[in-house]
Amino acid sequence: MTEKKFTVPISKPNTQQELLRRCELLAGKTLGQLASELGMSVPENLQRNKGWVGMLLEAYLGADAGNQTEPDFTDLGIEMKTLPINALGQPKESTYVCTVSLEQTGELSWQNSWIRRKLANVLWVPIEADSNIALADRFVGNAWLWQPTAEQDAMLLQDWSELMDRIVLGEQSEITAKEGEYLQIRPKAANSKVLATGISSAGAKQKINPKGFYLRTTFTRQLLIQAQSSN
DNA sequence: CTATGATCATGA
DNA sequence: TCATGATCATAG
Repeated sequence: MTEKKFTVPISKPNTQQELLRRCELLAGKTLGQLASELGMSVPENLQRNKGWVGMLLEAYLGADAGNQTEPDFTDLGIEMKTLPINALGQPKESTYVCTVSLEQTGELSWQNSWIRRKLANVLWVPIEADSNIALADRFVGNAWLWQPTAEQDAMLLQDWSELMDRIVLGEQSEITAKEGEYLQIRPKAANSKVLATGISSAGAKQKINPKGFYLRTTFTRQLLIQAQSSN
């Protein structure tokens, strides 16, 4: 069977308004309903389909970037992120943003950084994620478009600067998830045995475990509150 | 391998 | 209980 598991029946939105209109259409629907509309089946659970919800929403909204190093909606410059919400109405998991570059030139600016560009314009889509609710019965909430406030940008810059200092010094392999108040660095790979070439503190090439940038829930929780209060 | 999409599962 | 470190699927 070479049946395509994933189809994209919806074309990409041409304007931001069109994208937001589609968000209104999916708010209040369950993941099961969305999957049904797309002709997709809902997996038993997410254990072996961890990115399923994100892929479903991207398909429904017409994201077109695939796995490129680009925002999901390339023309609009908008990145989509699902935000899993627990029973308390708060973000359940940290949010993966992007991979940490392994080799550094030492002259990176926050403004031009990969992570800053990814977070410049984000469409947050809250999704029920309480494990007591069957996957197909989980509701999609009201999505909103977010651009970092000067204050939020400064918060992220603070963490990023400290983390990048360590990376430039060749200490990337020593960074743990405990560092960073809002932005952290954690392993990001198929498994802990995956090795890539990085730079050691001695300046030599060294095999290290790939890592990625993640937003802590303490940060996304603030975004959620901000969005709810502006309704 | 690296990128995308993330959540799982266990130790503290 | 919950964050850290580990892991799963897929495309190129």
